[in-house]
Amino acid sequence: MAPMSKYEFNSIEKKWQQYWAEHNTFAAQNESEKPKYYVLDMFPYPSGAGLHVGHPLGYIASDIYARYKRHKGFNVLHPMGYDSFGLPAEQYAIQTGQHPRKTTKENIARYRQQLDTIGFSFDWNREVRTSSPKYYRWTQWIFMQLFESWYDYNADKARPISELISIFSSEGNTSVNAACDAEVSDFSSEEWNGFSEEEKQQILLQYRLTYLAETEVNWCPALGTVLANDEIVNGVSERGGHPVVRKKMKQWSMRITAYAQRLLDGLDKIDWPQPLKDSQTNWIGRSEGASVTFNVKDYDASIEVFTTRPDTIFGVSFMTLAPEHPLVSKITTDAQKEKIEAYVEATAKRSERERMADVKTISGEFTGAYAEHPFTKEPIPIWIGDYVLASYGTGAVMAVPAGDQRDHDFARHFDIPIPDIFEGVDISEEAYADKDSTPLMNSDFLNGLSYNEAVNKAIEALEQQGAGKGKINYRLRDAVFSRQRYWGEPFPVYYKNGLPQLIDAKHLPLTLPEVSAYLPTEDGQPPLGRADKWAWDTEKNEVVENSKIDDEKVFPLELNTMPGWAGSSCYLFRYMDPNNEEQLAGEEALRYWQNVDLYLGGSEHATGHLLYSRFWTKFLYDRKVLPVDEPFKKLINQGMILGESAFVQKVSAVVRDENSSTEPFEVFVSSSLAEKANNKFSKPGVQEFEDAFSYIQMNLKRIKERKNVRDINMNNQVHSYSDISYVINNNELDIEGFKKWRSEFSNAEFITEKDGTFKVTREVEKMSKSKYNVVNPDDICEQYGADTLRMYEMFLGPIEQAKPWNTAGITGVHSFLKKLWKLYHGGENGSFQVSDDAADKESLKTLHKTIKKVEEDIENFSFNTSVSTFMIAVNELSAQNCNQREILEPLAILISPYAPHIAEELWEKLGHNGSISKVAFPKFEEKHLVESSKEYPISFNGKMRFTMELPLDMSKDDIEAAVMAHEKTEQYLEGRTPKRVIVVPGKIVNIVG
RNA sequence: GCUGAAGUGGUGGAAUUGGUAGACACGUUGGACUUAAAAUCCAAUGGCCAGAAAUGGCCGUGCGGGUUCAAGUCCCGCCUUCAGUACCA
Repeated sequence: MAPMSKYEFNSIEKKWQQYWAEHNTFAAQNESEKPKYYVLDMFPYPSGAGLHVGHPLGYIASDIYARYKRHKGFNVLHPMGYDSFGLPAEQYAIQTGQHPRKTTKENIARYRQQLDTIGFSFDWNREVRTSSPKYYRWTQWIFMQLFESWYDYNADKARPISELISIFSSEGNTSVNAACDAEVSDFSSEEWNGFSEEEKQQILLQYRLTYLAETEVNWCPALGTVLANDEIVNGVSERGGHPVVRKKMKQWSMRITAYAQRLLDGLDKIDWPQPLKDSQTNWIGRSEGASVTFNVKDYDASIEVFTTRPDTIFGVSFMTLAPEHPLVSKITTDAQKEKIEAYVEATAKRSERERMADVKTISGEFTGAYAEHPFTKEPIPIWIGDYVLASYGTGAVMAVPAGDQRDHDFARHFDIPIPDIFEGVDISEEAYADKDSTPLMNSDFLNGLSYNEAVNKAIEALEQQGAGKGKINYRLRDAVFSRQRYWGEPFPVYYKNGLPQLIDAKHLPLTLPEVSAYLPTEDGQPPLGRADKWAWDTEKNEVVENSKIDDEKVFPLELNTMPGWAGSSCYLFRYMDPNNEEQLAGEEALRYWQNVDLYLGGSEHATGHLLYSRFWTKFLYDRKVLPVDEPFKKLINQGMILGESAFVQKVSAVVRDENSSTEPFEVFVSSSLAEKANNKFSKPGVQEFEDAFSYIQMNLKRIKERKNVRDINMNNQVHSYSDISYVINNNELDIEGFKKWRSEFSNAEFITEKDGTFKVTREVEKMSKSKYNVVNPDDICEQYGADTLRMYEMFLGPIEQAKPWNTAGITGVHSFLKKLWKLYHGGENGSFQVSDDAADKESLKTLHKTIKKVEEDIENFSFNTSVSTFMIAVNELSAQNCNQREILEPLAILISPYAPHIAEELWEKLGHNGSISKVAFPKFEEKHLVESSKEYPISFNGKMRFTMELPLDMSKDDIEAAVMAHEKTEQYLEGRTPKRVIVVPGKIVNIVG
């Protein structure tokens, strides 16, 4: 019996995955005649749950693009790695006592196996793991570079700290225009040289790009760590949703604010989605205005405010300080002290979240103190109020009730005068905040001026008085860089007399010590405080036991670790030269690969990873480590794939079961009945649930089973494949199955529909283990093959769009691949058969149409439409009985980025050695498309249409003649003379009379 | 509130950027093959109307206007949804 040739995806895929691994097919060369192209995915955090079908979406898209670029003659770098430091492994370690290193390693192994199953063309020789000392050595090294640098605004770049020291010793700091802490005071070179070494270090710390400072940080008590601003969402922690409070702590920070303007400017140079650019722009939050200084009357102090409306300075009728403002306690008069203290205390108690939720209530308190207006010298009452945020600007505002709604509300609430400063505007009810040409009045030298004129003139006058100057303010804050955690990069820092010192770079990496437990210590130290061997011996240059600390040669090491974004900020450069022991990456590799040409990942990193990564890249560019100042040239956000969850509705009131004294008796209602009952809720008497009738949604489980299926096509072989079944069948709950699964509800009552069924409710939400809506790619690969999974994920819709996963449609893509296979297997019993005859015109047309469309689609990242294009092509070629090599060879190449395994197999059967991935992309030839590409916009009445084939090279006159000669023309024109004839590319002719 | 994106059949989504709206796929219906099922193949499938049929007509891309020979696409005004962000002075 002749061997049956069926599309056996499982063995084909295994075979080629093995081939690629053995032959290192996708290894990128650091030296090449070819142009380079760098395609990168955001590397995953290897979680214990493994990959679900949503994760590979972006990887598949980038893999298609990478494979396409290889066909197009590029030397493609397409690496993958793991962002393997982080919270979940640590939480798991706390619960189980297992070392995070172990779980991380296991999770990575599982991820790798899952990734391999899908057939990605990653260059695994270049794998990077952030938790590997070989890698984090360079994270530590970059930290040290930041520590050893300061930001010079005059040169607008980072410079070595040694250059700052020499400036200080020759000129002092008065000529220095640097990014530094606010409270730096002026000193001369003589003073500098007279400072002790310790004093010098203290001062330098205020200039370093990473610095240790006592700052207000976001402390999350539940997680036991501080969080950066981007790790807080709606006042609670992004991870876990725990409350966050403000707390003063000594922490490492990154002076990212020095780069605010350059981070903003750089956005113009990169090809990123507009929403993502917008959120970075908003996050940086540049606003132009002026800083104005108000002297406090009868007290030696001044209040600096930032305002975007210096033009309204004559409308100031009070000032408001944030309750946390340091001056509050100093300037408050004795008479007001009690009230002010009570108010400050009350606001401190409220969490950030409460304050944000409650924006309607106006509250505040008068301090009893007055400031002096810089021009009129009038006294201005100083208030405190929680609508002023300590963390923005200077934590103080000059209140102009006429021009700002919040000031207006505050003034009305506390009966503070509202000076009228806009001509012809009624401000009795609300403030007038428009920046337009409305002339000012009651404003002395600004009278009659419009916004634009007045702003400039006001700033000029303020500068003359020395009471203020034009200023650009940014919302962006310096990023807190310490985390009180175990599973992260240790800082290469030890402390001498409380001052941080770097260990020498040549002794890196400083590896994470072993600890007895992964929790903070009893006295509130981070977990590294539990390490017995965590001190630095400056003579031996190695880590030694804590007991040897003598504060002369042996010093304590930093106990904090770096945050999650440390490792991900520069990993892209490490891929270029991952085994370099001397440098982050060799200069030649950096010069050759430059930066990432295409980056794929989710938009959730907009203000985190993507901003920090740009910051570090710019910094390393300044310090001449990198030849580029942007990490990612083009970025595409892939949308999330959502899962479809099923719910049952449970009545929340627990009714006692009369017959059982222990078990509560629970009632479930089907969704349609629930709706009915819900509608009747207002009327009492809905059966037994009169009060407290509401529902708790419960996610339903999918049960994975293996089924043995007799397959007649496969010679009655018994196949076993995994099948996903549910406690749900077609939206109907299997009540017995459900009771079995959740035994706690075994005696629950189910109120069913009239026909005895129990309908579930459906909802689309994020895939998550706890929601039982996760679809595992392994199952799909086993049942349909990786090529089907790859094509189906692309077919689901545009790459940027969020979309629910629906396994139902997958058969369409799968049967397409079977049809493709058949195209090459038209022989007896489905044996391989292609002919060497010349292809016919129709087939050539189909082929070239497909080449053109697929190439366009890939270039536009519209992968979903090219799957359709392939389907059409294969349908057409089947109908044409096409089996010519001339067609089938290029077709295999075309499809290989999408379905690489089947393409390799066909390529081999076509008699080629070596991987299809090395072959050039087929060239499109227009001559094969018999269609006019010319368009003659003559006219069209919308109804007269007929179709005729027109050769490509026809002249305008010929086309017109042909159209006029067509039998239908006369009929359409009904005796009228045509004004114009339109020939659309294709074959539609429109005529108008 | 502000910023951004988007509204097309029963469903996911196409539409060469102003030129046959609904490609392709799912689903549904009917048919072929089969003892049967699976698999496979074929046909129909936006709505309404006329016709035995081939076919023909009208309506149709969230709503209301406008530009144009021609609008899903461009302009003006609304409505809705999603995403991000928010006492930012």
